[in-house]
Amino acid sequence: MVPEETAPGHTADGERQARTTPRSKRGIRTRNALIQGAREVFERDGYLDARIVDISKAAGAASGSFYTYFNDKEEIFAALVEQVQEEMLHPHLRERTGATDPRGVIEAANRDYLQAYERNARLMGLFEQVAHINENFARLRLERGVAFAERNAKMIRGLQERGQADPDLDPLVTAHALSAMVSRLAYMVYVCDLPIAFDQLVDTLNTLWANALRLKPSA
Amino acid sequence: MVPEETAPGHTADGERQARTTPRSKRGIRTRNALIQGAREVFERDGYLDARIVDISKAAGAASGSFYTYFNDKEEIFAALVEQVQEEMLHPHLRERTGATDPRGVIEAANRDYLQAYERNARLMGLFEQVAHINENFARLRLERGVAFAERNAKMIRGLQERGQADPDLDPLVTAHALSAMVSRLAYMVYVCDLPIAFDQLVDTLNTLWANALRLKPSA
Amino acid sequence: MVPEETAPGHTADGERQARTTPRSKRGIRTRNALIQGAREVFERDGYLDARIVDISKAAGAASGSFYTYFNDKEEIFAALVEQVQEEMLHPHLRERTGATDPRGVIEAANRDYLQAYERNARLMGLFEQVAHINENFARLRLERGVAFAERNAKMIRGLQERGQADPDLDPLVTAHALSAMVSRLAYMVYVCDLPIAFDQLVDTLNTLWANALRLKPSA
Amino acid sequence: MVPEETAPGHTADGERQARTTPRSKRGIRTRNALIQGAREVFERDGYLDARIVDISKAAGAASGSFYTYFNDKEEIFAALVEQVQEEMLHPHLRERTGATDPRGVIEAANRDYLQAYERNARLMGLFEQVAHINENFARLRLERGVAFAERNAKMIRGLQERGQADPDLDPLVTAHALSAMVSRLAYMVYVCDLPIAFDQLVDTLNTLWANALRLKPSA
DNA sequence: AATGAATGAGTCTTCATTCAT
DNA sequence: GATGAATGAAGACTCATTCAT
Repeated sequence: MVPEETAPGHTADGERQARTTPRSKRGIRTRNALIQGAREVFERDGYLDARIVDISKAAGAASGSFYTYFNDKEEIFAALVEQVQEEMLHPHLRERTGATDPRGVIEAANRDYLQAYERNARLMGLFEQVAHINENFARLRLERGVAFAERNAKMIRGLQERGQADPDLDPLVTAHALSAMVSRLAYMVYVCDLPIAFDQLVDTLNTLWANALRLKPSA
Repeated sequence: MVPEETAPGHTADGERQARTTPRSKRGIRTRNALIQGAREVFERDGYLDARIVDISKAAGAASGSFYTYFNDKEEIFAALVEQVQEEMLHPHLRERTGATDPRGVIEAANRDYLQAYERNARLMGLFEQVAHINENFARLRLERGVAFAERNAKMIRGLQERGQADPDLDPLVTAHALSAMVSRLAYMVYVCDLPIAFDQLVDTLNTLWANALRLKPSA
Repeated sequence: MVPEETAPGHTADGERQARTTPRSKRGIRTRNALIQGAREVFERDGYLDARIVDISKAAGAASGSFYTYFNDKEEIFAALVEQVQEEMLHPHLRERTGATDPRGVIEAANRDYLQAYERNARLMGLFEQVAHINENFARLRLERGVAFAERNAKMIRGLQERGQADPDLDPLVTAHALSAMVSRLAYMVYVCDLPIAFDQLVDTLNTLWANALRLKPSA
Repeated sequence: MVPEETAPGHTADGERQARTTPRSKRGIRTRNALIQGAREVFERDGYLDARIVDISKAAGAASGSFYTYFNDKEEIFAALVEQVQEEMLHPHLRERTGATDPRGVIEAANRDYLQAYERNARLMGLFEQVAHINENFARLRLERGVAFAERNAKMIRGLQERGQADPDLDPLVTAHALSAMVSRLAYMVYVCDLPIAFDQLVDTLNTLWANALRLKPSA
């Protein structure tokens, strides 16, 4: 119901020689420390200005140690993305709202998305930035967006078939459009500091979704 | 009716010593050649990989000549933006569609915007990229987006007052949201090559706008 | 009686092709303007940071015009030195004090020197600086110092022969030493801002000269 | 008893980020090699023409290694100064001459100073040059000169109180003047090659000091 | 003579990556 | 595995000097 066109997360394609996957406890500790360090430095300095030395320093490691686990900045960024992905996926518990009517599901999804976005604003901004800098992450983000939109398109098509949504709309384009609307506004508000209050944001977006699809009012 | 949250274009505040404004014909020619060269190189290599030497070379000038007119990459980029701005503004002819009803105006605006976006896709992608790399251009883009949204918000408020649009919507948030939707989709389609046909794109977006605002059908 | 080991003043030895000596009035005007400009810029920015463009600009001339009259910075500096030399030489009138006894002559000379130094402090500092940067001016300054010391040595020798000065002193070394003392202190006070009042400075230096030579008290 | 207005040596105030202080033996070796290299290159080419690459090369290091320890030429020069300072301070042995009468102390001090100056002539010339090029070192040198003069002024005042020196002299100005005389002459002889023999130089300067202060003859 | 734009050699400086300890 | 020093390729930028107009 909500875009996730932001975060890429698997290692890119034509890797060079893979770096060590740590076997020892110590190795695992160092690798994790590096990823945490990367997160701090990336959030503080942005992707471009993040220097390997700084990441290592933030991790309490020597700059040389970086290369024990990663080939370059891109690779540790991918690892960070992967980690964040897991963090954000585990609490799938959001499904608690037993909402069954479309409107309720959409509203809950939007709310959850915006909350998560606000909580991780710096990180989301970072992902956005990197997608504009690095081909691989751009591609990845697009793929995610497409997968996500296809899921939503299916839902929209279902609503249309049941006469619950405007039949004139192209489901896939609509799915892309509405996702884009939400994610983009989230970006403007939580990354660029466009001053819009949370509730106003959620309410307006919910109404816009409902209107746009011409959803029937909740029972 | 349509977002323009893309192109920044004035020189920032605390600049260093301004470079020469050409006094001779030759100077003007060179400066323009540099801007054209910058455009080529930026579009080809992206902002980050564009080297001053390459821009100069593309302009048929020595690398030192660059500094006769610009202090750095950021500054020539600003000049490029400014130039493009003017180019895109002159054809004010869009006003031709004597459309008077809101629906018609919106549809024309969206179509024009998407056409212009497609025509200048590389440039729009470039502007988008730079806004994610450079603070100044990010700020500028936001300001433009806000100004644009405020104009649209006024229009929406007007419609609401005349009972022609959903009174539950916050006009400003709505304006931001719908603009974001259009511009973001344009980006995905024309910069990221998301495969959506032009007409399908326009039609869907138009319907979404109309639905979202709950516009009364055209007379 | 006083050191002048500061200001060099004729064009250096192995010149390149000599630049035009202006024939037209206009040419003379431009050349002078350039020298004045050089003076301003040199005094403001120091020798090293003085750029040809700035000198030309300060002269109200185009940077290319510089090369009509001078080959480089060194050459215009030499011209400036020459000019200043003339300025400082013309008012030879200082000889007014009909002082005839050695003590009186020395005291007047010291006073005159320090006054002139104070008046032209920036320039003196500049000359000093350049002598440490440019071989030619270093040599020139040394030659001047030697010539000056030789004159003074002759005077000292005269005093010794007449039993009016300590016969144990080597006249030439003494001349150098006492000149160095005065010029160096002038430099420290008027260029480096060592806080010593003029009268105190003159009086002490005069006494030191007199003592050092063991001059007989004035009649 | 003798000026030391030459060598500056501490890092200035608002420095940029300090560079690494070597932790490993190898690091210490490299840093020292760089300082030695700097010394060679500075003495050979002068401060202005010394290029970072040359210094690094002279140290047997890559040009990038320079920046591991120093931010720029000024900073390595400061380090060099500091090092020389220490070298020149250790032989505190000068105190050996059990000279107790003022005349003897002064004579020994002058002799020591001139000897040290001769031994380190190139370096002294270098320091002199840099003080005329770089504000920080100029200031530093002045401060040293003042401190030194104040010590000497105290001595002179003591002599005056005991009736052993001319009471008409201002002690501080006198201290500055006599120091200036010695250091300046040393410069002229050992840096500018003014041909004066060592003994003649020492003897004359000693006599001049004694005369200038009107010291009573040694017992 | 004057103009001011064009040129490009010469340095500085950064930082990803390697490697000896 | 960890360390941190060494490396050097890459690019930015300056400014003296030339030259077409």
